[in-house]
Amino acid sequence: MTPVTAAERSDAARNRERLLLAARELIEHGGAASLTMDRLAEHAGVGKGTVFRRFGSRAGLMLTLLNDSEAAFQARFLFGPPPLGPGAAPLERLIAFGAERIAYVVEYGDLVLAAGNASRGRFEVPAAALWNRHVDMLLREGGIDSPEPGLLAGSLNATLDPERLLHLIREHGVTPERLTASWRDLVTRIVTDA
Amino acid sequence: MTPVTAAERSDAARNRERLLLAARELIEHGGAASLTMDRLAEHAGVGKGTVFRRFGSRAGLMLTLLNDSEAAFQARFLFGPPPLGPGAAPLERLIAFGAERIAYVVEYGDLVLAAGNASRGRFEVPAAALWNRHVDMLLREGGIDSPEPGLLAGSLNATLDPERLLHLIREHGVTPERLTASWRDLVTRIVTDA
DNA sequence: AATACAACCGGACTACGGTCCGTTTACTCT
DNA sequence: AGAGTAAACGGACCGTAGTCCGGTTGTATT
Repeated sequence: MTPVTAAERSDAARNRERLLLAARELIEHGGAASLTMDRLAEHAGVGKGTVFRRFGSRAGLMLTLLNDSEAAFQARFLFGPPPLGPGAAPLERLIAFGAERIAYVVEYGDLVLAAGNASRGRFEVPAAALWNRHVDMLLREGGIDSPEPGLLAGSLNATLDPERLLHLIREHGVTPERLTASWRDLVTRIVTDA
Repeated sequence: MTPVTAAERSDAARNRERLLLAARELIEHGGAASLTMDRLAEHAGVGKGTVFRRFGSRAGLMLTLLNDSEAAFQARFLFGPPPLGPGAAPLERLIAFGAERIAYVVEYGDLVLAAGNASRGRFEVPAAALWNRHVDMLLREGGIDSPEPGLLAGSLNATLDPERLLHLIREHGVTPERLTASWRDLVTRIVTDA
């Protein structure tokens, strides 16, 4: 039976697996920064053109690598147990959301950074739009009286920018705990206002 | 009379002037994106090495180009007339600060963007530290009761990230006025809380 | 004026991300 | 099985930021 969308050719599938495997190996070995597209191609035993056709760009590759954990994160705040998932009060969910994002950034640091350096900005990423809608929804549920909750949600998310968070942690010795506390402080002020 | 710090050699001074002039010309002609270090060197009639010794990096060059307007901005919020400068209520000054930053980003868009892509992040910039201290001070003056006003100030400044603002304006058609209103909304909620 | 030296100069060189296009290969249809 | 075709392949090629080092030049000293 022929699929509606053309099936992936077998050599393409094989090369994709090879590339992902090689990428994880290289990153495990020398960190995300050491992964260059040339090295990846060579290590995977494919041509460079193949790498770019598969992933579009270096950032696209990183995004693919993060896909699983990102999907898991999304599932947790969309469908998971409270306080992150539905069931808890909006403010509680907001606090948990930030705390989880911070933990996520800490865990996948370099990868997230490399994924952020996309050619066309780090705001086009579908995930970013989802986070915005989520925070937006929580704000509305929290009953805030803002002219533009969408923009406010975007501002709050900007606060969690990975590059900024990692900079504070790595260069200024700020602990993730303090960042989480600061996030709690921020969103609490906003939601408990009106 | 010999200066305390070694004086700049005359050829160095002459080349710096040439480079800044050439850079402004190139930008005027084709926008900041069209300014490559090779073209700049050629257009200024100097070697490429000279460009990098002078400015360190492309971002450093952009920073130098922005230096005057940045200094003017700083002077305005440090010493200028209210509501941006001293004399107005902290909340008023905070609102004005964001509004001016947004206007600044709109005016110097491409340049600010290019300056932000510094090798070691866009947070090391001395100006950023100054903005943080300024917002921090205004928050304290506003009498907020936060465990870490410094981190809160950093979060607020993250909200004004040029890349984000320009993305909203250029790709999503958000007007600077709406951004300003959103900033006012945000800081008002934070300051009028406690 | 000659000398010495530190600073500066220039452009060849490297590493990297990304593109292009002629060639090869897996699937499909008869 | 054999032919036809669209897709995938690979690596030469390009533009760019940034580095390096042998040669040059301005400046202070005597």
